Amino acid sequence: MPELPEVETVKRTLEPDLIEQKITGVRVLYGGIIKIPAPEQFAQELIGRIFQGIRRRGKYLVFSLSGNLNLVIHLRMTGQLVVCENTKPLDKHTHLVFQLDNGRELRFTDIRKFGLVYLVGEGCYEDIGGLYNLGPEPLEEEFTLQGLRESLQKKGKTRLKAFLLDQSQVAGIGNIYADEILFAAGLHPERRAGCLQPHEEDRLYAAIRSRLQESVNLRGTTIRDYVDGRGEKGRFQEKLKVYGRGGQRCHCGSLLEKIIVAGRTTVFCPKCQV
DNA sequence: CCGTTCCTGGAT
DNA sequence: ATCCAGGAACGG
Repeated sequence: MPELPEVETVKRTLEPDLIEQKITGVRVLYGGIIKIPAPEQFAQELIGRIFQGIRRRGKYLVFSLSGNLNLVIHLRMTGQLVVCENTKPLDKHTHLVFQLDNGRELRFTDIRKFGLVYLVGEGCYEDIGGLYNLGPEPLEEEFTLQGLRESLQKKGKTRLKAFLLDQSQVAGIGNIYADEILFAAGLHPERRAGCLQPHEEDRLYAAIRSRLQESVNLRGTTIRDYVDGRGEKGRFQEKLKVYGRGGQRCHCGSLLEKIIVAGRTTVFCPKCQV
């Protein structure tokens, strides 16, 4: 599931292959993922535009195109964005193809068709609620310990797991990193956000930054579908301590427990996380 | 605020 | 044959 480290890796791997490239054609094989504008309008708006830059905000990728247009893509669970030669056979679940003038293509592939694609004016994100209401970037300076403390207080009785998954509080954390962060911080996923001791808030802040940064360094986590912009898998899955390990032993010897919190599968160590 | 919905393939 | 995974949008 592409979360911040995976989307960041996709961004970095797409950049050298896309910047300065012109879009010569667009094929819409499944328009259901295009939210803005109407799918028929989508291709026409893009023809002739040049990729000028790629930014990541939370789990969103924002492609700057010539003429003050932004292509915004969210990969959700199984989305992939890969640049390849236009001679390569299409995958069964490829929904969008952006043809480039160098004989290559940017392809959007998504088994579950949950991905979200938008085309909006530069900086005009009001119509993309999830992007417009994003919290601070946890690996940037704007994410401060003081800011996290205030967010935790504001959310009061929300459970820590739900807090970390709330994109309007901290951007980019999904189910994998929420569990790994809480384990690294030694905090039980059902604790209430507003009830942490100051030293526990410190640990949560440090764990958010370190877990996400280490995964970025290892190019993300590949559980099943995730690959970067060149089709390569990540390596952070080898570092997972709790996600997907329910019933197995923690390094402390206790059995990792699997429960549902905020409607999501959650794995934690009852001894290490209190 | 919380539950449901979208969708497919892999696991059971 | 049935169940489950899960981010964000949407409905209640």
